[in-house]
Amino acid sequence: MGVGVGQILSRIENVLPKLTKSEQKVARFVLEAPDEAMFMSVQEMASRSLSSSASVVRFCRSIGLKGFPELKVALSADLAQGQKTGYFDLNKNENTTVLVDKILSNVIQSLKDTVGQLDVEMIEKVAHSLYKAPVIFAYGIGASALVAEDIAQKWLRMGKNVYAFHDIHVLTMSMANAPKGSVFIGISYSAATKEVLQLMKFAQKSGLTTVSFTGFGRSELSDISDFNLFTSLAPEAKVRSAATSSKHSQFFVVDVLYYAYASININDSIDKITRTRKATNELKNLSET
Amino acid sequence: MGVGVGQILSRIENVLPKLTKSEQKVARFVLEAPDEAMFMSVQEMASRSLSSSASVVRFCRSIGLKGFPELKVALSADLAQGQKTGYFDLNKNENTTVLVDKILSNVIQSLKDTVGQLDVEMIEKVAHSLYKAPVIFAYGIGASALVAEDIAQKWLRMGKNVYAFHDIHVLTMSMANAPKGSVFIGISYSAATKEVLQLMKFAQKSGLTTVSFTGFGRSELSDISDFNLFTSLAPEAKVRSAATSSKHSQFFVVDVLYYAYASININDSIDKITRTRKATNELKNLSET
DNA sequence: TAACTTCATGTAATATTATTTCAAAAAAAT
DNA sequence: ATTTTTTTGAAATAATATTACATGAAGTTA
Repeated sequence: MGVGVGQILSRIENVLPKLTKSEQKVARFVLEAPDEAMFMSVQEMASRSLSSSASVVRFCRSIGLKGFPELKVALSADLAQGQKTGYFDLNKNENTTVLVDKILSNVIQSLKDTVGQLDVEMIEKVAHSLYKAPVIFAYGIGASALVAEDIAQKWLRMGKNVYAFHDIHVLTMSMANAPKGSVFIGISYSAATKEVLQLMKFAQKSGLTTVSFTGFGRSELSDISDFNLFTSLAPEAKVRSAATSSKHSQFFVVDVLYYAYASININDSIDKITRTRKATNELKNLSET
Repeated sequence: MGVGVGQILSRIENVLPKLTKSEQKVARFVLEAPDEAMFMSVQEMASRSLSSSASVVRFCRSIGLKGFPELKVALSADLAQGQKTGYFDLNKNENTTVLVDKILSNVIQSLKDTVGQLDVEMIEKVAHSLYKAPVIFAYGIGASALVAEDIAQKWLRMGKNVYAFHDIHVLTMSMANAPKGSVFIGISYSAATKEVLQLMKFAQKSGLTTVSFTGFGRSELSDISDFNLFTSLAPEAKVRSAATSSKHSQFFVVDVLYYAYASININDSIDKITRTRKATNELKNLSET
């Protein structure tokens, strides 16, 4: 399907600083005249953007597409779609139907924003770290504890050793003895949770690979961790439902990470998941007899 | 607007009877799988539609396009404009960027479907039951346990007595002595989890108000409960990411329920949430000194 | 039904377009 | 200042789209 849900333009904007000089030329041209770009050939775009056809193709790869033709398709979808969702405030005495629409809109916008600035390479790197890790630890407090739990459930299903302890002391003890290559994932939407920061430092000291999972933007937590996963930052001041949308975004990133992980060795993954399912059914049958 | 940004699919339908036999083959193929067609080469489409590459090109001309590449662009625009999202299968060796878009699309579609068949009155009824309940119990297994936890966290924040025990025996004991008007929420996306059904029956027997929270469709669980909350049923067979999308839908319904609940007595709710926040901050400060 | 005409069709040749390779240039690192 | 790495575009190659054309089917006329 390509970039079906649009957002190619915002993705280009996001990766722009990471591109090479001549790729940036192409990027700027596309951002300026996507409607023209849509119908151009590689060579045409190369000359219009004062670069080369090779750079145009490289640009397409850099923004995560398979090739040039996909760029046209993606642009077309993006332009046709326009922007429809946005953040809405929830008012007093709201009609429930309106409420539902607003919450939906907020969640979708938050997800789209998260996708817009998702660092695909980072996802892949983290997925590989997890793949090699003998043990995985995930920790978060409050709503982030649910995310940690979700991580645990998902990777257990894949046959991994994952722990989402709530008890800091138990977690500390486990990490102190974790084998090399083990990973600690510290989850805090605000990036300001003291406990998570403490544990992150401890994990680092103990030689674990560390992953921070926070709302967008630099923070001490993201600075000191080896890898960073970000979710979009809802305009908190405006929307009281921030906690709600942010949770969806966090779960979404976990979903993505999970599938990225699974596709490292897809057949093995499918095997393991199938075995897990069978086990669940078996348990059911055993209790019935 | 330029070429192709119209309703290319309906144009194809319109001219279909006027096309030659082999052009019709192409047309039917495109109508059936526009999302696939979007990324094909001429030769691929020729073989898939059991025609020839020449016929494919002739077809493009016949529907008023300049050539084959324009068909892709037009289809992309059409699909993006129309049903923006849909359910997509995740394939092996998927490019991560494409993966992200597919997951996003699946989640959004699942949310939209859930909203589509959400019974607003039912939400309000359940919200009122919760409002009057002296104690609330939520129970689910696996991914549904996360939902139960989420419910607990949300209503604790509103000053309610909520329990999301994992231990069936503890839960049973608590419910046996629960005051009148207490509510039990049984969560099972499949509606087939034995434990949830058992507890639902027990809750009923103990005189609690019961709420089932399942995937759409009748089930024993939903039949015996006083109120039913449904989430959309993803086409499981097609999408391996079902568990993923369904979780989002479930959390979404909880969000809606939460805001519906809060708006029953909005000022009181805001007070309580504010107090909860202050408490969290205070704890932080206390540990810093 | 045979002979002719028209139109539809797929194959193969050709033209166009996308992609890769590679050597040179530029930028970083040492 | 020298080496290494990265970036770059020209040119070669691969892939893809388009066209030309021969063949055969369907229709028409005698």
